[in-house]
Amino acid sequence: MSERPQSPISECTSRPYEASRAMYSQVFSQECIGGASLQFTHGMLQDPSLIFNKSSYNGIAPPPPQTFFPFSAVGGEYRHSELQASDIGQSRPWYPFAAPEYTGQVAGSTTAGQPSNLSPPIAETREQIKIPEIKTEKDMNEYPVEAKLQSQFQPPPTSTVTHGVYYSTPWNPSFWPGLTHVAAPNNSAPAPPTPTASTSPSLSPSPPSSGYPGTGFFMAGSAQELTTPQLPNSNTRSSGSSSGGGSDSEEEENLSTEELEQFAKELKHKRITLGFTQADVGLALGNLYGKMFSQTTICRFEALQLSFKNMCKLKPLLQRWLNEAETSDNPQDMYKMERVFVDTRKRKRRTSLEGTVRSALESYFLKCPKPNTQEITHISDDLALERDSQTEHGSGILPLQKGKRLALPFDDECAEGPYLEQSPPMAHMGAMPLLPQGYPGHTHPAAPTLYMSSLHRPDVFKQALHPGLVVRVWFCNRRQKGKRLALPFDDECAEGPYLEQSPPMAHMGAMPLLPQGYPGHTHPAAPTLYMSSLHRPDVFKQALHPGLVGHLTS
DNA sequence: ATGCATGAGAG
DNA sequence: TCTCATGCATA
Repeated sequence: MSERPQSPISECTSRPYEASRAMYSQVFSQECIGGASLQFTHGMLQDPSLIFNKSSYNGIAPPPPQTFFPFSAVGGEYRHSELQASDIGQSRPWYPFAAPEYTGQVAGSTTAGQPSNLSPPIAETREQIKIPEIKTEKDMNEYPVEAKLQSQFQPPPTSTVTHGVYYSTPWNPSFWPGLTHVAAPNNSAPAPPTPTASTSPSLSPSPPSSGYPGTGFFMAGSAQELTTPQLPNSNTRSSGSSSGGGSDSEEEENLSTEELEQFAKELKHKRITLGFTQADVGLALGNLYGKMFSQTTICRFEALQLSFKNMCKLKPLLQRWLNEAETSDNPQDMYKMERVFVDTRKRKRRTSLEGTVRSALESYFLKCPKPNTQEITHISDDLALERDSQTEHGSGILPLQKGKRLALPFDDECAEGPYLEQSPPMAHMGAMPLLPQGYPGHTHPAAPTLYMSSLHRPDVFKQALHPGLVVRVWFCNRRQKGKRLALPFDDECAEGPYLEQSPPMAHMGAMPLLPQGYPGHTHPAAPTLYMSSLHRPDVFKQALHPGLVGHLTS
């Protein structure tokens, strides 16, 4: 709370670089688009064209630290080190609590019950595996942990739990009959693959056949090692056929955006051809390398929605999986595994923010992408989000309505700020326009409806203790999202046209783009970029439909 | 496919 | 407290 200056606005001002991140990408964000929430009627963002039009607006403020899959080369500082050390293998303890929990999406039916062959080639595992119980979580006030329990789960010692035992028995052969097969990554990336493994013997993601204890599997330390080491050498970049194994670790650094894009397409295409779902792939990685990934991650990888660094990190693993899948006689059987792990940790129920609230948040974001604690509090208060937790009690979903003064979100502090000088914050931001229905005066006409979790839960309490939590998280995610969309492809961006010093939005805080996602060698010293990849058709397309980029067939 | 959330690590 | 990686839950 204290880091930042008290005055929000001023602060924002002072942090111009960050300020504008949002717009660019955000504009495209779903919410905005669909909800028409963002209409810049006046003020800096009024004209959308500005945003989309490169000529008019160059300022997509790039994300400072890490670029999210900037497909282009914006050079920047990329943290290679991290890359290598990436935690691909890094396994984090999931839920500290021992209770086994079923984690949703990933395909995960119980092993036992599921024949390896069950899934038809292209069938979506998720459907198959979906467990009714999981659903419970949604509605209830409390987490039905039990519901999610997996029989297999082995409760680790409490103390140990922390270390991360994710899956109950990932490597248990019994679960995957076919694993043996898997075990030997074979061909393309035969034993050697694990090459690096040498480094991490213990961790090596050896196949289940190896009989790894579930726990061993996730040693954090090991995970790291896994990262690169494990990667088979497949220089797949060769592309088309990813079949080779390549030296990943090193390659990671050298991967070009084109290669990644190509690979992403290839992956998706082949994955589909082979009949695997994204969830299957994620699970398979767990089996093969000890590091499982969710459908979400695989999806984002295919859609190139991860940071460049992250893409590079995952690529080798996926490459290897692809090789395996392709060479396997019955890939489906082999890889269709279920996620058997437990995670008991309780997670706060997802808050559902009403459209108007989102719009308002968006407006705030445009104003100040990085509100300080106070600002967050204000926003939270203004939007009535702070009460999330407070109001709700075991009842489960409880729509909160609060008609609150909208005025002066940051006024106190921001009044003098660049943005808010004369008009109320929201007005300033064009809140009115953003809200189709408009906010009457200072009140929030449409009180945000929140569906929150019950307080009786610990996690909920946390929120109660931190009123601005929802808002803060929203901003964090917003920034992250902004980064993701900001630099889709940037071939051109690197040095060129986009570089500017004072982007139009500067006053709003256009941020210098410091792509960390780009391989340093490529763009060693990346100048500060203010770019908006959006002006490009392709980029735009991606922004709107990230998946399209890699879209092959889907 | 993506919104909201968690948690490690860094500053 | 932020960033970043990641994932649950949901649209």
